[in-house]
Amino acid sequence: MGRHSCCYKQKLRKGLWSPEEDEKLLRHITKYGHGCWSSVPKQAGLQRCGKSCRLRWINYLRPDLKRGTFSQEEEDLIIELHGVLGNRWSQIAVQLPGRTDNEIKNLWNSCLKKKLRQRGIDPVTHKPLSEVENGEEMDQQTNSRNKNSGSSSELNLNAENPKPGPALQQQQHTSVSAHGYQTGMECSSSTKAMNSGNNNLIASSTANDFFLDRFATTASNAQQSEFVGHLPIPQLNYSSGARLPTTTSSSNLWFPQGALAGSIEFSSNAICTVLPSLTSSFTSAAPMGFKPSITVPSENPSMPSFATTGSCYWEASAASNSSSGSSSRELQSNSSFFENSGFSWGLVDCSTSDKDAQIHLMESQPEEVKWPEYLNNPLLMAAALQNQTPQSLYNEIKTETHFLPHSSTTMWP
DNA sequence: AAGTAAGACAACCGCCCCGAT
DNA sequence: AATCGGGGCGGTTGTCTTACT
Repeated sequence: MGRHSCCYKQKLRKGLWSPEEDEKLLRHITKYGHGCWSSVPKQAGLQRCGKSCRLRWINYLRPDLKRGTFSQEEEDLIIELHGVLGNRWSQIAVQLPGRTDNEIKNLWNSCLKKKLRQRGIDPVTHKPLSEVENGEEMDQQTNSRNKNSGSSSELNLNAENPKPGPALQQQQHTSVSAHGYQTGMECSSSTKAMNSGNNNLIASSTANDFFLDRFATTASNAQQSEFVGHLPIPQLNYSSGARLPTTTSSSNLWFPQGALAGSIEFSSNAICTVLPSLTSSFTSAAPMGFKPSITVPSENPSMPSFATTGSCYWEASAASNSSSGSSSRELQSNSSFFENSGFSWGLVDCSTSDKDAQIHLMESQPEEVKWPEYLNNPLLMAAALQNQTPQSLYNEIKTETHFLPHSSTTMWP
């Protein structure tokens, strides 16, 4: 319990990461995967604890991260998800491809809470502030009465950290089926991420089910193709200037028929957000489950060039032997992940010796481009990883833009 | 221009869960 | 069954930037 064992080791760096450290970590994981995180810093030549490396990777270095400000749709989605899931940031992040739980959490704490309050909505309960204040007064009166009667030990579900979310609390008392959100794609193969620490969600009619059911229902109302290309979300009364009705009973959430008016367009990886169990495990629990496919077969040249799909593992091609050199190393999308013997993200043998670790250390490169520019520019990043110039990489992408049609069918039944 | 407050973002800490032994 | 280590999560703190006085 408590502090992670690796953190006891002395002389471990703390605080902000330097560009050099970022580069070391990025290069190491790109090339060898992370394996067990505790061994990463040693192998990568970093004076950090494994947890710190993991955090840095997940929150900052992962190639599938979406950078930049949150869109209005994303904010609305976060607000609604928070209403359902409470402070389960990791689960909220699953629904927002490219966003990290930390990012969402920060946004919530620094921005969205305030916005909701300005709109007269209590960010904790998602109820109108007036109602909450009245409720608090009632609670105080009740508590004082309970104190007097000596029965004040009840669990207060409206406490600062609502678990589960208010909507779920509501659900526990009202019939969800009244809204037609019957299950259809519940967490039958629930991921660890879904299950971990959230047994209350899995039991019976879960919050995930509740939320996902809504998506499933709206999706079933829509064309299947529409479902894949768009994530139908209910329109929310959280929109700017809007106020919630006087009660947050779920019947007051406004879902237009078909619920497609507020759909968010996602790129290919949005599928991960729609197919809950299997794919979400790739997006959240296994950050290595993403891979921008740079070089892919030519069956379908019309598909996006930098597709990140939940079904694809990154794999530095086993063919990237010394003869081809690092500059020609291809990053391939390969669905037959376990069948190949080459490097695989996340599956590095923890027993890798220190000698190997020495070998793993990458020779430094002259930095012609500032490191943050790499991080914010996929082309620069990919070029750095391939030891190519951004322009040459861009040309490669342009000319070799393809998509793996079988990858999706392999992983998504 | 300097100081300060607020906001945004990054990272750490402590705890929990789970699988291996 | 008990213990241990690794991974993950949520809360909190620290740091940097920006806006304001």
